Amino acid sequence: MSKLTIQNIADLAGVNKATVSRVLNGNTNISEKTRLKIEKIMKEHNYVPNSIARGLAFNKTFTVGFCFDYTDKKAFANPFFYKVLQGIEDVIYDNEYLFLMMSDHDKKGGKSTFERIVEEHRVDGLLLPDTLLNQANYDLLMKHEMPFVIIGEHSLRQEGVRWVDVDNVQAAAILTERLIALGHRSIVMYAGAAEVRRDKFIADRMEGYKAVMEQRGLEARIMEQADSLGALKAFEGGEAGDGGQNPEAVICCTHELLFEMLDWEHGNPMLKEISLATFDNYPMFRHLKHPVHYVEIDLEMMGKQAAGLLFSLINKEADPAQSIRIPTSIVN
Amino acid sequence: MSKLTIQNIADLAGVNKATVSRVLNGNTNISEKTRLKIEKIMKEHNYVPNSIARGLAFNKTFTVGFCFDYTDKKAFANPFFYKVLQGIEDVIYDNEYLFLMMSDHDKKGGKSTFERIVEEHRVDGLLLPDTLLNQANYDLLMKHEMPFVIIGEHSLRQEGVRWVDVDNVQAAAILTERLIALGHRSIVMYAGAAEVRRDKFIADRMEGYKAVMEQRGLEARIMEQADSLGALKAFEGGEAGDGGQNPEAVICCTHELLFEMLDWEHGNPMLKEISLATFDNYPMFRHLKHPVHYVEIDLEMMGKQAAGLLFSLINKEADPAQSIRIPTSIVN
DNA sequence: ATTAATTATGCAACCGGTTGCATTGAAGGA
DNA sequence: TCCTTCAATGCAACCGGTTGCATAATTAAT
Repeated sequence: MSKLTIQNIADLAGVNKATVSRVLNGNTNISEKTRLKIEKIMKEHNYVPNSIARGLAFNKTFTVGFCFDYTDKKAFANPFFYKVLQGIEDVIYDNEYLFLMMSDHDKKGGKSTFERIVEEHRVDGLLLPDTLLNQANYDLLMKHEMPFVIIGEHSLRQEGVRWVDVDNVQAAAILTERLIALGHRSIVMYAGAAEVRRDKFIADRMEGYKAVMEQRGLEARIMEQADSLGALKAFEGGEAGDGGQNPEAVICCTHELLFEMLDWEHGNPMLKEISLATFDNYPMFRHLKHPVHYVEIDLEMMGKQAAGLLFSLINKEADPAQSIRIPTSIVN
Repeated sequence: MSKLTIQNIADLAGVNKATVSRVLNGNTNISEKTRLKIEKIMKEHNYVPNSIARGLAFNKTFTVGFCFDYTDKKAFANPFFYKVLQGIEDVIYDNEYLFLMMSDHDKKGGKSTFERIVEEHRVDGLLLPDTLLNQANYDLLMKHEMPFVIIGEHSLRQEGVRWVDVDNVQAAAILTERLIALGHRSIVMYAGAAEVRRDKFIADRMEGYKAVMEQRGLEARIMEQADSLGALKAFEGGEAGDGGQNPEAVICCTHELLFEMLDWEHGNPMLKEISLATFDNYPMFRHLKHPVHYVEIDLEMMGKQAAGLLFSLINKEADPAQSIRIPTSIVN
């Protein structure tokens, strides 16, 4: 009973299945009478065309994918990430597409999920975090002419690489301005270990911070110790601040670094005198022992923009946007 | 170049495409020689069969879906939820399936996402939160013979309804035992507003709490005010505790309720003397102004069990498990 | 060496839609 | 009235696979 095909409908209406197909796709060369009859029958029998067959004929899947690193701490392990997904999902729904989500399990013997998705043409377009776009994946995407948009700025400036990201330079600048407005002059940035600082978004935050400090005639100081424990130790000794003094404020580049600070605070009550600031907005910040300043990053907007850009690529719109930068605003 | 079909491979190997298909599907009736030749050619040309065409022929999608309420605070808005998804994803990957995720946008004019997924047969099986299984959706699933598993215990005890959930009775019991072991005797449960308390998991937590209290000869007291503000007010006045006294510990049924408590704390420093406990483990708990006791809920396991159960339904295994309850353990 | 049994492969239909082209039928023009 | 034009519909091929059945090729048995 649930296996109604287009042929069944055609038989019931006494027409050829091609005619039914034309009704389904809004073809205009159909007489009013026939169309109404077919529509009535379809409705009566609650007919829904098989999406697989449709996909085969159209050579499309009407599905957009999101593939992320299985181990990517920035994606799912990030408690804010669902907001990006919400934004993506909204746009996908408006376009009457579906959302296929997967993590890129590495190939144990076979193909990786990423390879399978692209090679099997399981989606019409792909969203992926910057961490996932290496040269091999890029080549695969291009070979299969698969439209894609990167979530997070990518340093690979090759043809066809489009990304959507927060304006981290601006965010850091806003945050620094805010701390200055609060009367602070000795402001330090805690950027984490060396390998972390190679990330583009960290570099951008450092840049934004430095620019404002310089412009205001203040000394920019970035904690550059090899590992974070070392950083905290130096901080404890006063080396990170002005002339051996503790700084008045510390900007933590990630919430993990902020938590390190807070952990460390347990044994160093004097830290309570220092203003802390960071770039994410946990709803729980206001319950922290230590008040935190932060900028609001509109992740939902980021998802929306990324999905919107992807659709303009899928639909081969005349003039698709290039990469997009989302502005931020101060909240607290 | 990237549009290699089975026919191309057959031509290159000088065989019929049926033979290639048999090699693809591991059919044994193929001579060693022919198989090796075809496999070599497939590898050389990096041929990957079109999954859509395959799906049409098999009448399968090799995809499992997860559909959740768009507005469901318990799903995506829940910062723990990604762990469930991780668990699901792992099992799906092991089964060489794909994971289709969507929120159930309500029908504006057309069908809801849920209806589309089921009617178009876009997935071979569906996972969904208990909130999404109303009678209409149940009927639709049964009509289309779509296997499904509910995430979260469902009160609808109809045929074919299987769910996976945490053992909330046990979790509350463990938590209560813990507080008693800490020396507390006056322990109150904060269960939130009436409409919240109608949720099965809240009722279970109340039950587990009551059982232990009774068993230990202690008085179980549940804050039952119509709204949470009222509850806090009464609490403030001492009504919720023993004989007008403040309780020694409060078990908050959700993290939202815990946050309400913490918010309220600002104006009521005496709350600091009271132990707080709840059922979720934010990694950030340890940074809270107020220490919190909690049980560890293995959400990843929950996702794994749910997906595993779904696959045994999809594969029509002889004796699929009924609903599954995941045990919990105390952490702090 | 001949026939029977078995294995390997080809043929063609099928999954459920879409679409270019041919055909029918009705309306318009001379 | 006959011919042209165009809208409405049918026919059949196609999308890229799978599979039952028939046939060819090989092996085993007599």
